[in-house]
Amino acid sequence: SVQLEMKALWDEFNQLGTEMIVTKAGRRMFPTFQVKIFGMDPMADYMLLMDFVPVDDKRYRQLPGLRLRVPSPPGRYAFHSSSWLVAGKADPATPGRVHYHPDSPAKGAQWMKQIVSFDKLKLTNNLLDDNGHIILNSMHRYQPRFHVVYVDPRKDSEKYAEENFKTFVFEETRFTAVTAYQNHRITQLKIASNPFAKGFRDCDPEDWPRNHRPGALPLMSAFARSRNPVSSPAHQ
Amino acid sequence: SVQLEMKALWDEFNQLGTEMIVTKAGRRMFPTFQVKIFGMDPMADYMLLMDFVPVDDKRYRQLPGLRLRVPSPPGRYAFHSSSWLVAGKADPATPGRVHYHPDSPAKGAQWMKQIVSFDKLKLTNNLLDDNGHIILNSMHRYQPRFHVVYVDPRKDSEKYAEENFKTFVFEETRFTAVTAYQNHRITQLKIASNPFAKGFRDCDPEDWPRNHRPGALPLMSAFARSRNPVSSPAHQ
DNA sequence: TTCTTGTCACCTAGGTGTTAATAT
DNA sequence: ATATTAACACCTAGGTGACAAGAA
Repeated sequence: SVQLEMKALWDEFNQLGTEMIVTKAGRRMFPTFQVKIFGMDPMADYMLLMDFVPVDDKRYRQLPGLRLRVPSPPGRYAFHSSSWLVAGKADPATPGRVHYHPDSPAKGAQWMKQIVSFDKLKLTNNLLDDNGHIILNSMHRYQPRFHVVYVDPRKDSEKYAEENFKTFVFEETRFTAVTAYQNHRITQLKIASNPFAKGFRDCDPEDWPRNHRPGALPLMSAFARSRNPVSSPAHQ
Repeated sequence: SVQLEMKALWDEFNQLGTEMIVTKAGRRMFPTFQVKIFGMDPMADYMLLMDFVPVDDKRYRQLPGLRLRVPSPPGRYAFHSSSWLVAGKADPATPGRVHYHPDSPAKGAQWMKQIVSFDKLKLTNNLLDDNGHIILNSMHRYQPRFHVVYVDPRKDSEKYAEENFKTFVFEETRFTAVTAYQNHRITQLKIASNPFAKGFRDCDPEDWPRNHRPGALPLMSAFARSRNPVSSPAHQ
C-alpha cells in the first residue's frame, strides 16, 4: 500500500484548483509527489515510475471579462480570475512519457525505509523535448499516477506482467498545466509554501510555518493545522 | 579494466605532494576520484566501493625553521614549507570504513555508460563520526583503493567471494590527510583548478583553463596541456 | 485578447580556502 | 610551536515567480 506525503498541502492546492507550470526547459512540480510505501518484499527488486493521464478531453481557458486587477504593492497586479471555462476539445495527445524514479531498480527494503520523492521529475510543453521530461499540453488537466513494478526473476516474466504491476492514483494531486499562473490564490499558496519562492513573501519570514497560528492565514489553514500531515490511502 | 579520469590533474597534484582536507563534518576530495569502466557483463549486477589504506606506518610533521612568510596581497601569508618530516610511528589505525558508490548495486551496462564519480565521498578526522564518512588520521598518508564486486546470483555466492572481487589502485591518487594545507603550492593548485574555490583566484577568471597558454602558469602545465586528459591504467 | 517565452532578482543548498581563536 | 576548530565571504548549481516582450 502507498500513502501520499504532504496530503494536507495537496488538499489545500486541490481545493483552489492546482496549477503546475510547464516550460520549455522543464519545471519541477510543487508540491513534489512523495509517497511512503508499505508491504513490499524487502529482498525483491522493484521499479517505481509515474505517468500523467488527461482527466478529460477538454481544453480550458480563463474566464474573460471579470478579471481582477489588484495592485497590492505598487506595480504588482493580479490579472487573473479563479474560474475556468471549457474552450473546446483537447489538443492532440502529447507523447505518453513515463518517469522512472532514478533509484530504480532497488530492493523493497530500500524503497520502504524512507519517503520516496519524485523531485527530479520535470514537466515541459515542448513536444520535441529530448531531456526525457514529461510532455503535457498547457491548459489541459492531468492526473498523476504512480506505478510499482515487481521485477520478476523468472525467465518468462513477460507472461506475468499483469500481476507484477500495481497502480496508485491520488485524486488530490490533479492539476491544470499552465505556462503562467491563472489563479492568483494558487500563486500566493505556492509563494507561501515553496522554500524556493521565499523571495516573494512579504509577511514576516519567521512567522510561517513554524509559529503560524491556525486561521491567521486562510490560504494555509489545513496545511498549517496539521504539523505531521496525515497521509491518504490511494484510490484503487 | 578501469581508467582514472583527470589523470593529468592528479599527476600535477601528486608531483607536489597531494593534500586532502579532513574536517569534523566531512570534506569532499579534490580532485574527485572518477573512473571509466570497461569489460563488465552488461546484464550483471555490481557493487562499486572505495576504501583508504595507510601508505606507511608513519606520522608526519611540517619542517620547522625554514618556513616561508610570503606576503603577496597585503595581509596574506604563506606559513608553510613544502617539506615533510617523519614525526614518529603512526597513530592507532582509524575504523577501516568503506564507501559504497550510492548507485550500487547496478547493472554493468549502467556503470559503463558514463563516468563513475565518487563525489559524495567525504573524509573526516572525527573518530566518532556517524555520518558514514571515511575516517582518517590527520598528518598520515593514504592510498585510495577502488573495488568492484560482482553480485553473484548463486545461492552459495559466499564461496566465490575471492573471484567476484577486483581491486584497482592508482598510485597518483595518494595524499596526506591534513586539517589545514601545509604546502602553499597545493593550495594554489586547488584554487586554480577547483570551481568552488574560484573566489580566491586573482588572475583573470576567463583566462583559465579555457584560454590558458601552455607554460604560462607553471603550476598547471601538465593539466593544461592535455585538454582531453588521458586516463591511466590501474596498477594491478 | 489570450497565451507563451526569455530574462531577471532572489532564494535554497552546499562546496571553497581564509582567518582568528583555541587546543595540545 | 604546531595542529585543530568554527565562523565567514565567496563561489557553484539550480529552483522560484515577476515582468516585459513576443506570438497566436
